[in-house]
Amino acid sequence: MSDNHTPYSPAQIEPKWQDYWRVNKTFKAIDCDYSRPKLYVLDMFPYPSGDGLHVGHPEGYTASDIWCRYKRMRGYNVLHAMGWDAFGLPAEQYAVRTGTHPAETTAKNVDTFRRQLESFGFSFDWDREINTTDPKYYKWTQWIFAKLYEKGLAYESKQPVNWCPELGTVLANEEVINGRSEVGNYPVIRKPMRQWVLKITEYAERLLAGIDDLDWPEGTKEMQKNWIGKSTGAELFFQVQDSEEQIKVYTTRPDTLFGATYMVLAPEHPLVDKLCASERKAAIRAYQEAAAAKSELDRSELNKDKTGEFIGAYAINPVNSQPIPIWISDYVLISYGSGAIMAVPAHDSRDFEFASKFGLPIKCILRPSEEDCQAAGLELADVLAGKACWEGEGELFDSANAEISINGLPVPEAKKKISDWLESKGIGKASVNYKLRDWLFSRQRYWGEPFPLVHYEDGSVGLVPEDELPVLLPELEDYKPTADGEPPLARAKQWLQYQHPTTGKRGLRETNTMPQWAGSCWYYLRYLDPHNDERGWDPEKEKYWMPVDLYIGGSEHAVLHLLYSRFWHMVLYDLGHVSHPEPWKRLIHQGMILGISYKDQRGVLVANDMVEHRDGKHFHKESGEELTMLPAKMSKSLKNVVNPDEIIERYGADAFRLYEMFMGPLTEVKPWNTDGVEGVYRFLHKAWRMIIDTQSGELAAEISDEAPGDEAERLLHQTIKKVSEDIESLSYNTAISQLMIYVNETSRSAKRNLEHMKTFVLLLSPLAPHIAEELWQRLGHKETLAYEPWPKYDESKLKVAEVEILVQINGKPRGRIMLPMEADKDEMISLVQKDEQIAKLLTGKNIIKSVAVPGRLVNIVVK
RNA sequence: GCCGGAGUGGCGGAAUGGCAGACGCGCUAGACUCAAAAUCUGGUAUCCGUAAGGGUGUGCGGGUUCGACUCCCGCCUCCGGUACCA
Repeated sequence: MSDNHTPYSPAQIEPKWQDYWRVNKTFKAIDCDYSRPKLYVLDMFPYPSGDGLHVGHPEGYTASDIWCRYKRMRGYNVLHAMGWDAFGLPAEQYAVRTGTHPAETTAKNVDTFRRQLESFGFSFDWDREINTTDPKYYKWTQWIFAKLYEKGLAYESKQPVNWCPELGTVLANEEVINGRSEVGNYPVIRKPMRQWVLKITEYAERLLAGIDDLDWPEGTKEMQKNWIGKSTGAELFFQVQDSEEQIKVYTTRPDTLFGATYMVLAPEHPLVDKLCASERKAAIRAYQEAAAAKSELDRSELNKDKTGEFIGAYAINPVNSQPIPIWISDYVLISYGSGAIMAVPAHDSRDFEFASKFGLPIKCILRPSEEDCQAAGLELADVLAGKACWEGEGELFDSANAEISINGLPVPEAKKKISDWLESKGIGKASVNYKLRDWLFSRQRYWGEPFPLVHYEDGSVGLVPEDELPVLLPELEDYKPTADGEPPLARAKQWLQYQHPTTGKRGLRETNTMPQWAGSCWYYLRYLDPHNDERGWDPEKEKYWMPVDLYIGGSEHAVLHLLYSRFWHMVLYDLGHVSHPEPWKRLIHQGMILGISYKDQRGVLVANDMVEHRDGKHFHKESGEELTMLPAKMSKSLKNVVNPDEIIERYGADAFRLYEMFMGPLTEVKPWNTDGVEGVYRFLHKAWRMIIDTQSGELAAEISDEAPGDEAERLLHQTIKKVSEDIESLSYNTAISQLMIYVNETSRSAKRNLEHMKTFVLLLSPLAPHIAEELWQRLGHKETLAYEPWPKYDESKLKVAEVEILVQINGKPRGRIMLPMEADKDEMISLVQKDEQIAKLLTGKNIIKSVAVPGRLVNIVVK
């Protein structure tokens, strides 16, 4: 037989089974099959970069694949598909440099990714493959945008935005890190530009409330909560002295109102010009201009040293009618709250810093307890004298006027009482604020979804009619922004011109494009019905498959993608297009896979090609200095990137999958070590030899129908139990370890039961599907094992008559004796005390207490 | 600073109140071989001891418990996120 490769040969059997699965559409998900429970397992789809897959991608994909294969054998109708998040900057930058159309680059990269993913044997339903850059896909991205627009959730705004000159585009706040672009690490400046913005803040409360019910990692839920950043407090009004104007402030500490000694407005606050005294105008103008010109980078660098200017006006503190000076400073942000604060330097560290620098009064009105003070390393006297800032709990004092007193109250009660009073006086009320800002949704790029919008000559803006979707990207010669800073689409002179089909109104198309997040916001819905040209997805299919039962992907998307997508989904839910308010029931993050790296004595990382290995030690090739090994993020510069293609070529996909799962718990960070692949590779060889005689290619001579012994039965049923439980809890590392134990034990035995071998192959199959299919076939089956029922274990087969019990005296192990399995606690204790060895150790001692744990141990406490 | 996660042999890790180090890598001794590879068998935390055996040991310091890697309190270190949000 030509394909009867006698030794284990992944290079032969893996392509064979990948072909089989493809040709037979083994993993086709059946829509609306109500005879079986459904299971929707989703992976975060990749951006198909020119570098191809790295070892991090297949980690999550392997984990979800094992889960899918296991669940199919458990009778589930599984939806598992793959696609491409293919709009993005690299293809566009490549286009700017070379003139190659991004679609061309993208298609090439997608082919590489598809080939690589297929080589892992993932059980995707490839008929559902999607691509966000396909007009048939982005037609519906545009459609969803239209729904948001119609619902009043999209608006234009001319605001200072994060402009990155190097990238030629604006970035969302989330894409700017310490004043530099997340992509490429280029400087970012603030520049006023016309933008499209989505009103995600309108959904802040519901997005926050929804988090509690999600089965997500606690840390991720916490991050989303912090990002939304809800705070409760009060807004109140300060009358400006000798003026009609009032200043609205937001505070979470209305209880400290009696300690407010000055006010600060953001430099951009609209009242600054109006209130500014004429002799202060020049200084204020200069400060405003400096603040406006500051890049994000400068602002964050200047964090430590506060700056500001007095505007020459005073406000009246409503509780004590004291005039307090009004300042401006960029430590107050125009975009949060009302852009103005009351400053309580005695009880807010930022205000304290500012007041100390500018010599403003610091008035303590809150007495902490001695203990709290000590715990914080402060002197109570300093706090009371305004020489130290106290932000914690305590008891209010000097906080009363003719109408109200909160003296003697602890902070929570004081907050409540003063808020009620402010409200009754009509000068304030309880209020809620969020850190979450509206979502800057446009980019000045070519390679993104065009907006289905037109700016008409009469100044109005409108959607194009739905039957004109998709609005296709025009062909361009040059992908750079225009000289006057317009996006690349402004170069498409013909495309730009628009005339409305019914009204005949003329206008110009929107030239911004959508950010990369747009396509990934709803891709899980398109998998449900990927070829539907009439609608984005069929409602019955949506009802059948949604919500996603398990979503696996990296924690780097904990806030952005996962929050934006929840927002869209909630809007679609409100509009009746989806049946659940939340898209993903359960979420898991795979841990990052690190590379091996080396550092010198100063801790500087050394690129791997500069390292020489001698006698198990590592030395710098040039300096000869001894280096220490450590795990570090894989990067081109450190030359420690592992290419999965090479691993598969050497060891096969099954070994690769097994190794990544065997490294440790799925969610932990783990260092890659190619030597470790040897171990699982040997295991696969050994499993092969357990079943196949490598001389003849027939089944191993040890295999027969003869009834298995009790030991063999127990081992098999233990293995079924352990592997089932571990796969169920995604603890693949320990499931593999149990399969290794099974093979080690069974290979030693001269008798192997045929049914046992079949069961073993089924247990192995989700983890290492190619070798399992091959062995299954050689064990006499014609069909794939993908839908074979998952093996069941028999509790009675696990029982043993006698079990070794540990005997402890005062908690120290002192002996082991065999006892009947079913002995109860009292029997165990008496049997143990009768044991000769133990009795000897107990002579002359007083037994105070004995503890027995059936099947485990007996502990005797003596004096 | 704040929030989250993690610290166990030479290395990856296992054990979530009951024999710490399963399983794997590496190392090591032996078998097979002319030899090597592959394979198989044994050993491999540490200290004392020839051995039998005993002591110590899960980042550090306390505590709860018959019993703690596991639970509680207080620290330290590393990793990830976030940062003037009033």
